[in-house]
Amino acid sequence: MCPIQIKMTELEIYIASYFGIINQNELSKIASLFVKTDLAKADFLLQSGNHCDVLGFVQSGFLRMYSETEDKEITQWISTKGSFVTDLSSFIFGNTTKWNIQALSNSELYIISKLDYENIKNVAPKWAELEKLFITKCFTAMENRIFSFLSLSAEERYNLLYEQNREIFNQVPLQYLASMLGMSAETLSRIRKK
Amino acid sequence: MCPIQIKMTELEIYIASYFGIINQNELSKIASLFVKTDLAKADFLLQSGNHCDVLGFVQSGFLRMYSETEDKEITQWISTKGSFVTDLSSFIFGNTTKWNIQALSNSELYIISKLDYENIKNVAPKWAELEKLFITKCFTAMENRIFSFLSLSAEERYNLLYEQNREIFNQVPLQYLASMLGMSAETLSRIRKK
DNA sequence: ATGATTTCTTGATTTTTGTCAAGTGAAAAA
DNA sequence: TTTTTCACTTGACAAAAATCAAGAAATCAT
Repeated sequence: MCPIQIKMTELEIYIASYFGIINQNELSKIASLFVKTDLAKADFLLQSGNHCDVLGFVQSGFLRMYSETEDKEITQWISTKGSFVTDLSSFIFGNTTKWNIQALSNSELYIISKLDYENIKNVAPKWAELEKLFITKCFTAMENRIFSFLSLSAEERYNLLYEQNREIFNQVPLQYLASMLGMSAETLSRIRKK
Repeated sequence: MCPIQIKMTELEIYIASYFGIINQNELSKIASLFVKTDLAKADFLLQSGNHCDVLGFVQSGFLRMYSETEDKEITQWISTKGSFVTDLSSFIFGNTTKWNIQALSNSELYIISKLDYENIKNVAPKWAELEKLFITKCFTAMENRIFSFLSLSAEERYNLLYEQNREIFNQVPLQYLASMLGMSAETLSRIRKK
């Protein structure tokens, strides 16, 4: 039991858990660079063709990252409470994006502009190292996801996502989850029936 | 036309192209931390259950990164001349790996130990930033690969890989390419016949 | 509440891909 | 060279998943 109670905002808690140990002072400074932003259902955080100049943290709600191809719309990911959301490539390299990021429900975000983001390293000396670990985690998540496409059937991928991310199955249209899993909406519906 | 001829080793050229602009002095120092290593066909750079404590640069040859599951062997990637090879997650976080990295042919590598790697930031002040860009590029490559699984048929994925990586189709057993593309060897054979 | 829209399910069918098995050809080892 | 192993192809069939179409259920807007 810790005799000194340290009060952290949810954002601070998540930054700490994502990026590893940071002292409370730096943590507060970093968190203060984020700005509370509300998105209404169907609002866009990012639209294709633009540059992604924000990093968002999801306090509540669901956001869908998707891209439109000639014949269909591809959902890459659904971001949920407690996760960061951005187009990392566009955010870091400043290139235009093919992704749209749209709120599926009214959502509360904390966002930081690219400009303020680049200031973090000035308030937290260890930032460069933590950032590297963070991006490496993102890489590993992608690598594992590729492994799931190489090694698992549609049904097994469904089960894995369901284990890891149960909350989205109630609150997100299944057609989007199907796309994200690389299967048709009908196939997902049939798998789910079991 | 540049009047002063700067002689760079192939390794230096690739480091520069991967990591961006570095001055020649730093570049030489970084390159000198790599050690030339020859692998015979079937030698392992990494075996599952171990920690990946090296980053390799492929000067020549082919290396296969794969993992064994209960029922089958999954090839994640084939590394070719001019690319880096490691298990990034294990290399950065020090966790044990599920991957094997094995030479498919006699191969020449330049490798750097984790210890020496961590020294790079001392010889090149800008390293932290370059490393971040490098890892972000790796992330983006994975993200694009996921997109290919979500949006393309087996035949389209084959065509894409063939465009981007033609040399491996002559020199690597097709069964491995099939696995890497998420299809059976027979399906790849049939697609290729066309 | 009512109607309109969106989402989901289900069945019938087609397409794609996987599996199994046999056979051919090429490469490596003896 | 001969043998053995490995890689690749091919056909027949099975399984998985996609597509199309219709209808049911849920949600949204008025």
